[in-house]
Amino acid sequence: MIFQIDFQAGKPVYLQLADQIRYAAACGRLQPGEALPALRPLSEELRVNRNTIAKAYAELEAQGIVETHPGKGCFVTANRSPFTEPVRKSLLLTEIDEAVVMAHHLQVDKETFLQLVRERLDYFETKLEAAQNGK
Amino acid sequence: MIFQIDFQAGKPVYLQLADQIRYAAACGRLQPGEALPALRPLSEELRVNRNTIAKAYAELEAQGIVETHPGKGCFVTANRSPFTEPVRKSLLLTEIDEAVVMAHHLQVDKETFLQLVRERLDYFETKLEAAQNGK
Amino acid sequence: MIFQIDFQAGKPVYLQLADQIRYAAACGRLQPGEALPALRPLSEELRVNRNTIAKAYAELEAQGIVETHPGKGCFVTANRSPFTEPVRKSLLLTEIDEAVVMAHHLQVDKETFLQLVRERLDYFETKLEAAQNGK
Amino acid sequence: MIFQIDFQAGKPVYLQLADQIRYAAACGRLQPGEALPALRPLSEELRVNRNTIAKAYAELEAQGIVETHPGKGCFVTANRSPFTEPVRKSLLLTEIDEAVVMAHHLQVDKETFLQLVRERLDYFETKLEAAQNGK
DNA sequence: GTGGTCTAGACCACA
DNA sequence: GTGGTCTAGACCACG
Repeated sequence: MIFQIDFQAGKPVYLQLADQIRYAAACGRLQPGEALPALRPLSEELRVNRNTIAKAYAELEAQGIVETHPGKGCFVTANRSPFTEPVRKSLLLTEIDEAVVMAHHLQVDKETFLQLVRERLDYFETKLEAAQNGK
Repeated sequence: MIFQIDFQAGKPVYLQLADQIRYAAACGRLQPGEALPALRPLSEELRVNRNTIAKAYAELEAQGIVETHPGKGCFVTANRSPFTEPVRKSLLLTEIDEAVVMAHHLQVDKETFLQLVRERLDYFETKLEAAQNGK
Repeated sequence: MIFQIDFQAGKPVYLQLADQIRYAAACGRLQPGEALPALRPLSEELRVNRNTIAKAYAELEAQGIVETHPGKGCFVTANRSPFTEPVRKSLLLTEIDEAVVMAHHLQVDKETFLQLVRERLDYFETKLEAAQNGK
Repeated sequence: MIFQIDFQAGKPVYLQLADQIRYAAACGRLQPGEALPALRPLSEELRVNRNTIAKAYAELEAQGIVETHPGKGCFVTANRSPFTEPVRKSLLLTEIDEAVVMAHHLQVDKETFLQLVRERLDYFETKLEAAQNGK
């Protein structure tokens, strides 16, 4: 899993994290029974207080999306309501549009923008492979 | 102009509003030189404090998207970003990363994602041209 | 009369002006019966809205320090309670101390500071003579 | 530390507080490295909202007089102004002008005024040295 | 009528 | 416990 926290966003960090996990669980990227990252390593990777991670997991547990087994970890429960295809596309389009709008106001042209997008796709791909090899 | 505020979203109201105005300016629905709604009437329409609207406008002014003239109002500027090259790139990367991470969580593959991005770029370009011709 | 408005001070402009006139009247710098500057020229000199000057004069009239005779002007009334010597000194020391404290934090040394003070004293003296010759 | 707020003064509370802290730092009553009172206790003592105290501290931080460390507190810095030469001169001139204008309104002549300024400079210098020796 | 500022209360991240 | 942020209400300057 890759997470991306925006400390300037105004949105509480614990909600940003919970949202990202919820999306991943809703579309099958996180399978039922799969373990979430442990508190300590994740808090170090994201440079966030452990309490904040715990708060995100607690939020998800309250919503029935994960179950915490003290001493073992936090696991995804059976997936009750996966996002439908149109919902997923709409979520993604919202994010893409925000980037495109920002590019317009920053006067970044189409080709430069597409090149930046490719770079970031490659960057996250590399990061993900490294994480999997390190397992 | 009509704006839509979601008070349950967790996202600050002033950012929701700023995003929508940025969006409208990027697709030509708000033309350069055009006046934004005055603080008081808009605050009544959206059932939000006047200062919250003012904060959204201030955010847009800091980004060079609008100019405010005390006693007169707040106007869309001709499009010129006040930021230096590295700052602009960093702002844009933040937006791109959010979209890329969302694609990852929704299990949208690289090529599909790039295709969506191209579609949205074209969509905005078309709307902008149409709005400018309709002037 | 010389007035000095600080637009950054947070203190309302009309109160800054009223205070300065009150101090001048309280210590005899403005004599009973003497006329205050007319609204229009003063508003131009201070780069302030005429309404703001009028509000300062109204404030002083409400306190019985001046009397307004419509069509003629605004005149200092009999001076009921001039500041005593210790009060005047204390008012002045407060202002001096604020300048000295600022000099310390800006790391401006004693001699440079004294030189600046002399320059400003000369500057205002010149300005005052010019105003009197222009009468 | 004890501070004295005048709610009738017209001067914003946060500026009154900032001025008093600046004064205390300039005369050595607050030493570099020393902690300012925490927001909550001070806001209760002064019967003022916590944000008002925070705004005073933010003002002092912008002037390089204190540093705030989230979660820990707000500390007096070693004295080093963050402003460029012209900005510092302009800030200082504003303060000097206020004192000079007050002297004029109170009919204090040039030489008396300069003598008062010298006295206050010496007074602060003495207090500061005494405080540093008492460390 | 316009926008700007000061003060306040509630909630969040963090040591 | 610490400081930071978002939202709100009241008052000010001004076209």
